[in-house]
Amino acid sequence: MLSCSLNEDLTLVCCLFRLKLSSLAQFKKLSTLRSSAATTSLYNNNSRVAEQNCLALLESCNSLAKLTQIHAHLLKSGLQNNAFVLTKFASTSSHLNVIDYAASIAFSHLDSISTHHLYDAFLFNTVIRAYAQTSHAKHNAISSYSLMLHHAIPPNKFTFPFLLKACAGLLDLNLGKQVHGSVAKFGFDTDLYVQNTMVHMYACCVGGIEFARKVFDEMPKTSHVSWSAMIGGYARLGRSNNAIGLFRKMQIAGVKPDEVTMVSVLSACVDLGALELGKWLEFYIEREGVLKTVELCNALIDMFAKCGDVDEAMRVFRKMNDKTIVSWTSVIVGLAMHGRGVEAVAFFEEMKRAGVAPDDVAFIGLLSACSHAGLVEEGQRYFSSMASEYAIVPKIEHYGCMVDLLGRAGLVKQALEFIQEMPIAPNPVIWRTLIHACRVHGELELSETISRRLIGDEPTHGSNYVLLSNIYAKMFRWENKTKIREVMDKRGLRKVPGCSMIELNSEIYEFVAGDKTHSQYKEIYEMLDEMGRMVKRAGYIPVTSDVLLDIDEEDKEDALNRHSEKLAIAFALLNTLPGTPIRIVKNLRVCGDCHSATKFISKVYNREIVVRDRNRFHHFKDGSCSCKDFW
DNA sequence: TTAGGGTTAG
Repeated sequence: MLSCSLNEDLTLVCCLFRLKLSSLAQFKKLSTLRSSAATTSLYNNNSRVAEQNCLALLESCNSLAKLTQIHAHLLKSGLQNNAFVLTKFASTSSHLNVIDYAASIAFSHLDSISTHHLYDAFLFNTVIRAYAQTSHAKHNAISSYSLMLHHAIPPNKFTFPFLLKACAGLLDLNLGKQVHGSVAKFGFDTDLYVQNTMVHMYACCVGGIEFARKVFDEMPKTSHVSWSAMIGGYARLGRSNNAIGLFRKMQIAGVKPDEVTMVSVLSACVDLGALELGKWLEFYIEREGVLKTVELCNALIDMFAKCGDVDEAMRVFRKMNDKTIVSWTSVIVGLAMHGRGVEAVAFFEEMKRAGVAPDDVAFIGLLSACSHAGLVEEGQRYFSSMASEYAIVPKIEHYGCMVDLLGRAGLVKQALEFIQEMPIAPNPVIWRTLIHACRVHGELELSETISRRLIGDEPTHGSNYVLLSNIYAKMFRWENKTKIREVMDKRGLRKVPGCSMIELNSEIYEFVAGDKTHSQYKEIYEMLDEMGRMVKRAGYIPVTSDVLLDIDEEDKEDALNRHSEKLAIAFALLNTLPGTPIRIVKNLRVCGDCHSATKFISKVYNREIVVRDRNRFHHFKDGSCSCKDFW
């Protein structure tokens, strides 16, 4: 009954809470007293009430103007040195100017008194916490800590979790080590909360993961939070096998994960594209009764969509009671990745009908859906609706989607004009998007020009050289291609090796091109030969222009035949029952030849083959692909 | 007053 939708003065609402008044009539009677005059008189007559009121007012403070007003009340009622009020003052808002103002007021009393108050550490903790939670002023948390030490105020065990959180956000390993030293100096390095935050801090800092692991391994006692922090650290770094491995160890150690742990584990699972593991994780969540928060359900949606089963993602979504924009967006992005653009658009419309306003991320999903499905006009209409209907200023990512949308549809010139007219400077991603469109649609001259410029802009970016080298291969300009290779060697740049992963009986197998490390490699290569014969008989012609090396046609075919994706398929055909779908996860984009060969394999061997490449999914079935050869 | 987590173009 005290919901703020009544639009009453929050001071009174807080008073009501304190007086435990429950009748609406009484509330209404009290609310008539609402006026600044009444509040002021309260301050003047009773300092205790004034303190309570001040605290209540601060509770709802969200602007500098309001804070200044409260400050006036504070001075009027002689509360400028009240520790409770000052502390509250310092933690009123997430707005930086308010925190700065509050901190300056809070700290100003330190100079005016000779002895420290019991709550001074409390006060600093609050300021440190407020800064640690900001997005751009985390370093102020560190300065406040220095100030604290400068005033000879000893930190307490609550100080460090806040401080370490700020370090985690600053990603600075050296700073983290310094704070670690300080933690030890004050003897709080044995506190579980502090240790957990320490693990998190190191795991967030650049190059700090091994330090995190050291702290974690040396902890005499851990909680599920310690494990979560460590697993989350691995997951964020893409060290997914470490994350999953540690999760298994956690179970062996008998520590029960909670919903936060499971979100990190699911994100590692997404990275591996391990659908079977993901399904088991959902089963585990149900079996162990892990609280299915909105965040956890969102992670499940994301997992199913990115591990290749967007229908399962939809099932999780439909069962959710409370959905957020993230839930909707995860489904939209998922549908887009699977080339189900029309459904993604319909889903976006359903979201709007449900009264959920799209945000910038939802638009990225929607526009990429339009792009992957070739819905040019719809995409253009939605793009202009961003500003006109939703007052969302398009970001570089949205422009990127539009370049892709036009480029994929073959409107390369329009895409170029679009880039030239963009109100923000194009980034290398935009140019690479255009180059890809040029390659697909045979605009080789243009792609060469842009590609050369890109190398000038980003000389240390290996993929730019590979791009140009591929363009020269398509143009049959072998000399230029060789030169590019030489430049790469000279500059010590390397092509990222293609890698394909496949999950089989709870194991994940990785293949790189020409891989002979697998124990079954002889059978795999025999299978490859057989596959080659079968698909050729069905009409497959190798796409040798995708081969980077300047070698004769027969060798080129051989090189193509050893691509990681084909090795993984051969391995799957050998080790799974006929008719079982094959799921492969690649680190790069599918090459033209593998794409063509996989279509034939799906038909010849009567297998559904689902390939997740760097950007999207390809569902191969009966000799065709869900991307309609448009990727 | 203290710790760990979710959607983002190519």
